[in-house]
Amino acid sequence: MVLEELKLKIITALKLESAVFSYPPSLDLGDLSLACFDLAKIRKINPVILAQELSVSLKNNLELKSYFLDIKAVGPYLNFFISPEYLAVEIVEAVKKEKNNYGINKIGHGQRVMIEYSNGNTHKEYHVGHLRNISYGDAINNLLNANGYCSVPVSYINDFGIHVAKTIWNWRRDPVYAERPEPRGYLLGRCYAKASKLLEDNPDGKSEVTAIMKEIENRQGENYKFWQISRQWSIEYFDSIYKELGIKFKNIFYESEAVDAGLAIVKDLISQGILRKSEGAIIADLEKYDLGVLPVIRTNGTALYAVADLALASEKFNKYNLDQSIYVVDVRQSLYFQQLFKILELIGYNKPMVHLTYDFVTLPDGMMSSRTGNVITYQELKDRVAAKLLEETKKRHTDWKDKRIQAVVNNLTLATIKFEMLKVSADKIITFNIEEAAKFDGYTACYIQYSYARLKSIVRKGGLNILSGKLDLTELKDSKERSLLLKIAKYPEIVKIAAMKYNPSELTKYLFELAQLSNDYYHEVNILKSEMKIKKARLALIEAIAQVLTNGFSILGIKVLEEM
RNA sequence: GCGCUCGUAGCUCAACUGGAUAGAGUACUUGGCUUCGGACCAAGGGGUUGCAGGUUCAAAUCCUGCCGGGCGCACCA
Repeated sequence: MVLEELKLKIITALKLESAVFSYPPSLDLGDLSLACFDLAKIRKINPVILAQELSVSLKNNLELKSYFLDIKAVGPYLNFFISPEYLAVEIVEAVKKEKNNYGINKIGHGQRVMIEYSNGNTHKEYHVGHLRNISYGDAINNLLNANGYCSVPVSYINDFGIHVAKTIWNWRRDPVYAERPEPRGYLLGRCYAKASKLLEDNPDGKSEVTAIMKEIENRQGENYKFWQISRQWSIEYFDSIYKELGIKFKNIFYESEAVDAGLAIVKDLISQGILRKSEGAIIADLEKYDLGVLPVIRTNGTALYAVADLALASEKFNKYNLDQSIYVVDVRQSLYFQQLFKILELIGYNKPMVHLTYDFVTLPDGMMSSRTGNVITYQELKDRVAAKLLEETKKRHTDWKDKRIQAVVNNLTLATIKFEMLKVSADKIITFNIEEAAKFDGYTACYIQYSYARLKSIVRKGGLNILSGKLDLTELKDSKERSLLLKIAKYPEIVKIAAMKYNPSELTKYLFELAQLSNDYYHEVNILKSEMKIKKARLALIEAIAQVLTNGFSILGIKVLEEM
């Protein structure tokens, strides 16, 4: 919050209520900048002249003198050069003191926010689309916590749709699945993909599937029993994925447990006139809100997706005392969520509800869908990325034992996948090119991990005991050190912006830039061979960089590696 | 047809939501290991921000109209 304090001091000196600061395009121009356009408009003078006048008056301000080396007007901009000594001491000390808490703030005031993500379906594959969802959702969850919100991460699993009946139909007619060695939850996904293909142009199969679905909905018979067993396989499989990814949900909701309550709500809403019968089905007519029509109950009397969602929403609000509810779901369901939120609003839920959208993940050769069989599962993606990394890691460490190599590869694989999913803003389609992603050059998780590992290597060699005793941070005078200090100072702001914009890519970009600066510094300036006084200060700076990388990665759900 | 969304360097993406010379990565060309880990660093070329108008001190960003891609619009989720 060092920069925040400095900005406040400027605002006070100028006798303003608030002001929007920016950063000059080059450090030669200054460290911090105030554009004078708005202020000039209010005072009805030329912004260039205003900047000039303000620079003169601020330069004479005694209070500011100890914080700023210089204050210059450059055209309509008022540019501030922060005192290097002040910056070095304040920043490094702050990181050292706050450690894992450096960068967090309290703007959320402990508001309770529920965030729903991952949302796999039992009896279906967990694919790269889910991976984007869970990486994004978890990063937002961490960002909310870092900004002082009390977030409640949950997942909602659909275990009761027609897809379930399709999978069961195929599983029971083809013995091959029960014989395979892979986890059963994974096999159910393969079985579903096959079933979809087999059911195309297959009216007999379709009617068998309908019969199975009826049994499950009525909760009796052999297919229902098998549903209970196989559902558990999927749930266990999802749990293993969450564990692997290091993600913990406070609760997991299931459609099968929400349907009955949903039907009761539907009944109620019909009597309130919010829902009505039309063409044999039950619908919400939202034409007057420009939201079209949402079917809720089919002509044959069975429930559609919205029924469970209504029950789920009321359970969320009633049981968890929420201030806000966030759904992380594919952009293709935007209209649906507008409709759902409108119905909930009509019922009387007036707390903010947000549909956080993201676009889908495709392959270079076309659309992803389980129907066309062009789907890449989580497992497949992970294996292919890991294979590339294993090759590379083995090459570099011929003396390492398999177990050690495997541990590094596991970390880098998950880091790479999450980072790739987060570095592109959510409204862009990700074309997942495994060859490209597996190269690990440039803007990647591996680059940052590598930078971190090298910094830590220096610290290990530099001698931990050096850091005890007197430390004079004003020795950090190099221009690259200045850039690094300023970058570290900006971290808390990035954490805030990324959360406000629901955009973790702000953070991935920042961490990459910090790693770049640190690599540049590493090549230009020798730390261990410098004079003792300076060495101490530099080691302290390096520790601070490593700490920020650790904190940022942790928000992205990635663990740093001490060696790789 | 209506609605939403995207279009920026060969390719993949940024640009603090209207501000300073539109920036990174990758690919390509060139240079750097007796130096703290070369999965690294440095330098170079590469742009009419899809097109045409408009708004103003200032537009990749806002408004209008086109063009092109994607998605969604009653019983899938």
